[in-house]
This record gives sequence, C-alpha cells and structure tokens, in this order.
Amino acid sequence: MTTTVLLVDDHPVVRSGLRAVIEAGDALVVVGEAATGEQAITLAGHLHPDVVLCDLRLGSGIDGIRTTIELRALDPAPVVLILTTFDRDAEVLGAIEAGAAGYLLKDVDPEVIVEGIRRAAAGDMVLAPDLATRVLKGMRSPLPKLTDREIEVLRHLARGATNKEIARTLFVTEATVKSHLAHIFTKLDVDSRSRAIHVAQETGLI
Amino acid sequence: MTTTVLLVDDHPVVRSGLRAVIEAGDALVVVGEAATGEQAITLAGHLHPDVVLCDLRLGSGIDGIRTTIELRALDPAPVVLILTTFDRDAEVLGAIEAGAAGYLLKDVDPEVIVEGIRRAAAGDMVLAPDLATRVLKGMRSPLPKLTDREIEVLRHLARGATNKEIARTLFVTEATVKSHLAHIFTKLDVDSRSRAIHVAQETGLI
DNA sequence: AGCGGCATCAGCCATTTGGCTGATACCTGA
DNA sequence: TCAGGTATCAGCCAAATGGCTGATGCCGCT
Repeated sequence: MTTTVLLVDDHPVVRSGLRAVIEAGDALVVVGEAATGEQAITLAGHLHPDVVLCDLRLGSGIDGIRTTIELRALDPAPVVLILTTFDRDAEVLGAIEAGAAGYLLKDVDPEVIVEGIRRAAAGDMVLAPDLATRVLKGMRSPLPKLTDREIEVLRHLARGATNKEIARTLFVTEATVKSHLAHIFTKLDVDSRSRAIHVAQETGLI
Repeated sequence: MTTTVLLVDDHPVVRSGLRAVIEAGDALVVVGEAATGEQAITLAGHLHPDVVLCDLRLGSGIDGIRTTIELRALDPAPVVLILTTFDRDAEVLGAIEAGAAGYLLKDVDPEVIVEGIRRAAAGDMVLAPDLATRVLKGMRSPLPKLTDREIEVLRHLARGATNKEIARTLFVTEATVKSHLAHIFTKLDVDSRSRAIHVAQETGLI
C-alpha cells in the first residue's frame, strides 16, 4: 500500500528536492505539487492525498497554518505535516492547534522526512526531537494573547518607531501608545521596548 | 564542454532539489555537495568546480559571504553564485564585494537557476531582475563598517539588553557602552536603539 | 441592565536613554 | 615618531521611556 503525498512549498527547488527525497524509496509517491496554500487546497480536494507536506511560509498568499485548517476541513481530510526552517514557538503551537499531525524542520536529513511522513500516515504525532519539549513548554505557558491594536503597535515598535511616531501614524495621542505599550510589556513580561521587540520576534508574534 | 558545479546549502532537501534541477539538462554536472562553508572550501580545493552555488545562510558555521571570500582566494578560483531566500541589501552588497558573480533568489523557477549558472560560468554578472536597482542603490550608500566591539554591543542591543546589562556582560562601564552606542548610531544614521536594531537586522549586520 | 474587555486619554515621577564635549591609553601603519 | 583608529571612561543636560493611578466611551455578551 503506497502512501500518496502532496507537496506544498513556494520554492520550486524545494519541491524538486522533496520529490527526489520522497520518491527515492518505494513506499511513498508524490501525486502533486502546489506553490500556494490556495492551490494546495484545490489540489487536495481533487487528488485526495494521504499526506500533505506543507511549508509554513508560503510567500504572498495564505500561510501554512491557514492552509492546514482548510485542508483538515476537507472530506476525507489528509494528514497535514508541517515543514519549515524555523522553530518558532508560536508557529509550532499554531500548526498543532490547526490540526497538523506534526512538524519537521527542513534541515534534517532526507530519511527523517520520509520516516516522518510514514509515521504521520500511520496516525502518529511527528515532532522534531528538539521541538517536543518546546511544544510542551509552550503548553505550560501559553502565548500571551495580544489584541489587534497591540500587535499593530508592536509592529511599529519593531521598526524602531518612537512613541511619538507611532502616535502620529495611528492617529492617537502618545498617552494611548504608552498605554498599549504598558499592556504589551506586561503580557510579554518585559520592561523595555527593545526586549519586547526581541521576545516578539523570538516567539513569532510578529 | 560541461560546466561543473558544487552545491553549498545546509538543507539536504534543497541540495537534492538543486541537483535534480541542475542535472535535468546536460550542460551542467554537480560534482559535489557541501553542508557548511568550511566543507565547501575544502571540497572546492579538491574538486575545482567551475561554479559554486552557495546559500547565504549556512546555519551555525561561517556564512555565505565569508565562504565566498575564501572560495575566491582559491587557485583556480571558482565562479561563486549566491543563492538565497531573502533579498537583504547588505547581503547583496556583501556578496558582490566578496567577489560573487551574482545573486539568485530561491523562489525562482528551475530554468532561471540553470540559466544563471550557465551565464555565470560564461563570465556574466547574474542578478535577479528586481535586485539590480537595489544593488545600484546600495552602491550609493555603502554599508557602514562597524568594529568588532560595536557589532558585539549591537548583538546585545538586539537581545533587548539595557546599557547597564551590556556593561556588566562586557565588563566595562556604562559610559563605555554609551560611547559605543553613540558610534553605532552615527554609523547607522539612527537615533534610537530600537531603530539601530531594526537597521542592523534589515541590512543583515547581525 | 450590567459586566468585562478594549481603545482612548491624562498627569506625575523616576529611570533610561541619547547628544555633546573631552580625556586617556593602546596599537598599527606611514 | 606621529597620526589615526579603537576602546576605555566621565560629566552634564535634555528628551524619551516606563510605572503608576485613574478616567471615559464603546462594544459584545449575559
């Protein structure tokens, strides 16, 4: 019984590499490739692959998490395995919550990827070893929930804007910006804008 | 006359993909693969490839620019073609200054990569279209040269450290840290730590 | 109708940060 | 030997930042 796989990655080169790696064995067969999340959803609806191997970052369109959610809503729902370069906490959790069966880092050896797909197809949870603890850690101290406005302020912060500049851009007073910042600092458990930026980038909040 | 190519990328999957893409035609042959810059330099010294296709980000070891410099110091020196996902100004310039014959973005189609290698091997300069203007723009305002100490301070800055913390870590007084920061700010043409962090990240300084 | 969350704003005050000027010491290369 | 770059430190001062307390209006949910 061969397992069918759909590849989703915005880089043609990576797709070629995955295809080469996956088809080197004979238990897996790549039935399709998609460059965007939208394409992946359409293709999966037609091809009914057993497993979808999906990059988290998909360029301009919808991201891997959104794609995962849509894929899992299909009937029959494919097993979704997330593949990515970075191991940001927020994204690990996001992917798992979205219904992904696991999470592989791109810098692992081919056989690990193949083995991951095999195990995911069998219904196992697949996590890169150094990620398992991270996920658990994340479970213990769930990501702080920032409001949309706070995220917006955070983005300006990360671009190096001063309170005054942020205030001007958002058409509010500096007092308001300071208020948002105070909340952000509390939620992120930091006490300076620099560290807030750092934490936000670390956890993938922005 | 076939052109020999050495692949340098820390992701096995990407190497597989590049190999598949490159060897699809018959004008190019991949003679080796390296996962790190150090490995690339050693291999290039033995294999004497015509072209080295090198990722800018190589994980933990030396980066693509450093690798380029070392490769260009070999005799005979291979043509170095930089491949990467991001089009950061600093890195474009850095790579060109380091002697790279060009710069390709990873998200292009296979044939563009093959064509790029062919042209680089022929002695052409290869720049992704949307990068040419960027390079020229960058030429006008060359990258500021920071000292080692300043880079060190900048890293701590980017991790959100206060002046006091940086001072403690580096075993100097706060006055010294402030002095370094003043120089950094002047060189980066900014006036706040947040913006310094942003510029440093944008330009790939850290 | 009331409660909680959110976005908005204000004032006060201590700390941090950044601009400026200037000094010492070391090292390297002309 | 001298100039220039680097790293180190100091003091002064203005501006930005962060902590605190508190207030208003809006919206959605119960």
